Amino acid sequence: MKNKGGHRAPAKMADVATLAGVSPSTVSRALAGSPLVAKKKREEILKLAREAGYVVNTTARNLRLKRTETISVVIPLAHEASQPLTDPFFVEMLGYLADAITQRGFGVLLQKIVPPMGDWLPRLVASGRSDGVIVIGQSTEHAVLEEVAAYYRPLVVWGAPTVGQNYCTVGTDNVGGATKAVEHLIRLGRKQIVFFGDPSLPEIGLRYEGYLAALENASRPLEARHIVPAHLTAETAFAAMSELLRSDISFDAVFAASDLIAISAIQAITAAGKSVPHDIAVAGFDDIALAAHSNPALTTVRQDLELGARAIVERMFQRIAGYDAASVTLPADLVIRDSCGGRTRDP
Amino acid sequence: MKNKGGHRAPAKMADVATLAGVSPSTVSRALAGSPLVAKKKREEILKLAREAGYVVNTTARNLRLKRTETISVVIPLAHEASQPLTDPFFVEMLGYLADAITQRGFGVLLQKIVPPMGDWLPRLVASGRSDGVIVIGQSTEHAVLEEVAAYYRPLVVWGAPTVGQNYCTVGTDNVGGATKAVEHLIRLGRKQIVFFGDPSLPEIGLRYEGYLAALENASRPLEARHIVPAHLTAETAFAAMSELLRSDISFDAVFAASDLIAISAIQAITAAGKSVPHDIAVAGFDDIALAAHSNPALTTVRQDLELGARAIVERMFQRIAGYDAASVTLPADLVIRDSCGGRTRDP
DNA sequence: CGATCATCTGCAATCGTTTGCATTCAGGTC
DNA sequence: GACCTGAATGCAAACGATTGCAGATGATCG
Repeated sequence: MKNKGGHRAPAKMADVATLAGVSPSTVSRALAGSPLVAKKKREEILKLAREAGYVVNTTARNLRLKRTETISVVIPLAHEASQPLTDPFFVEMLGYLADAITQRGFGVLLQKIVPPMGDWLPRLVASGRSDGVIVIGQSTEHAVLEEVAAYYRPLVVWGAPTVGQNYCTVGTDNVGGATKAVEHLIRLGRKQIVFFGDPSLPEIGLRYEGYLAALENASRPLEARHIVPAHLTAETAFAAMSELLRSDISFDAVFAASDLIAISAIQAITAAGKSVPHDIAVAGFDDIALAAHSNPALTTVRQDLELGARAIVERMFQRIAGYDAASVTLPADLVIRDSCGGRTRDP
Repeated sequence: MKNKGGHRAPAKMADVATLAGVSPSTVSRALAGSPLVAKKKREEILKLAREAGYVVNTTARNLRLKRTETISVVIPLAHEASQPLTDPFFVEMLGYLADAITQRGFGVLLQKIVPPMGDWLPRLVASGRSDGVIVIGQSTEHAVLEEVAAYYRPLVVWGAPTVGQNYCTVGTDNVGGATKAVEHLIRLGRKQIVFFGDPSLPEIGLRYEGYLAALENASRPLEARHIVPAHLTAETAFAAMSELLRSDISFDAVFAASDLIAISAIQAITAAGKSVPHDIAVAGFDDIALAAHSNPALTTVRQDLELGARAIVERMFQRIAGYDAASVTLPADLVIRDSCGGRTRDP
């Protein structure tokens, strides 16, 4: 049943102008609070506009002003194309970003993409839909980011700084955080610690570095070993860990590159009839909301996403204003819960 | 350090036109794939445009076409103004919505607001920033929604249908779901079941109805009782449950109006030295991701958010196309885990 | 060869604002 | 009364695309 009626066209500025018996210019100035229009007349116009339910058309205004008061937030989905946006890390980060951005009166335009991006980022930038682009996680797209950053300044990326990189990143101290977690495992007497994650992704690579550093610094250096679940999804992680358990490789601890896969690892270990932390200790990275509620509660490295989001948005607005804003690395703290056993406080 | 340089202005259509030695009209038509421009010329223009990195300016195009290919998703925060967007329910729903919307090539404009909305919704509608508005949860804003829906059709709300309501809602069968959960508790032998939530919110009200119905239908009718945590936040729920435990009211089960407050209730009960489900059984509503991982795992009523999101978006696009789309209520299923004890299958 | 037609192309108006510049008008000064 | 000043207003040109209409071009046919 078609029903085109009932769509009442919103009032435009010219309507208000007619109503007030002035020109659109004057209405525009009155609305903007310009001192050029007499106080009495301004108030009259404002009243009329309010009564008419007039709201300026954002699209027209944006076109004229060449800005949008909108920030794009891009989430590259490392998962399958059809996979919904469920990764708790992204989703928590998104929440904090939305907060910080809307606080400044800007809108948030959500963009989900599945790598390889191809020319997607350049297109987004050129489309003029937003005044700036925030990318959550550099994924495998370092080259594209670098290329676009060369001419487009309002680009801020959550992730790891790499050598000779020119785009602005905000991220956690991945190597320091990982070192803390692995040192914690060593202190608890674990000898065969597996790194669980794909070090070819920039952030994970740094966590792997921290892992190696902790092993080397141990009073008696330990052997390193890592396994690579295909993607950072719960399913692939479960499968990879199950396979590891079936193999003849022996280990008494797992340092997982993210909480999501840490929790999957715990489930796989439990499903295989072993106990966490008694048989195998598991530590994660991120401290997503789930971590505190998993069973056993996950010992993990905390990334302060609220702080991170604020840092990102701060830099974004600096760059929009035309100033430079350098990359920054935020501290990472170990949060000790139950999944590694022996609750001792980390200094 | 100011740094205005480096912002290269994106190519506009006129540039491409000059490059190709034709008029902007022709470029526009070529890009749109109009049969009016000769095939050979079209391909030539497309090639030139690609080389020049040209992307049509969305703002200008939107102004001309009077549409935005963008949907606003509004999240009314019942919480404090400063509270970040953390509620897992919203966030999961948002993910699915973003999926369904981007799949249709539209953008998602995220809007967080804190009630009372005042004229916020009319303003959003009149601002022309989006072609439609999705509101997640009617919160306390029934009147505003009704008013706006009277003249603005592309408005779809996640929530409960109320009598004489004219706006389009998509929601779960709240009363049926609640009945199932409470019947489950009764079947397990619980006698004093507390309803935990604020029935003055439309959706919660229906869950309360379902709760009452189950009590009345019991072979020996049970006494009803509900408590109202100020808001649906984890903190207030924890406080409210702690207070209830300190009071002289005795109870052996809790039916919580959402998983979030159910989990807080469990924590409060555990903190008070009682055991779930042994001393007190707890059932929730929503089946957020956390529910499966809480300790003990939460028995809850599942809302299929993916299905819900798809239903919302479907209706949205129907309404944008000028057709009517009626409200719908989706089925709710009980998911039995550990927080109520006695794992028996629900029919 | 001129008329007719199909096919392609460009002109110019339009979407709803903002703003530089010109204009108007009131009031004051000599 | 002519002149100037300053404040308040309106005109018209942008912003960058789309599209109805008219015009140009070349082919076809009588």
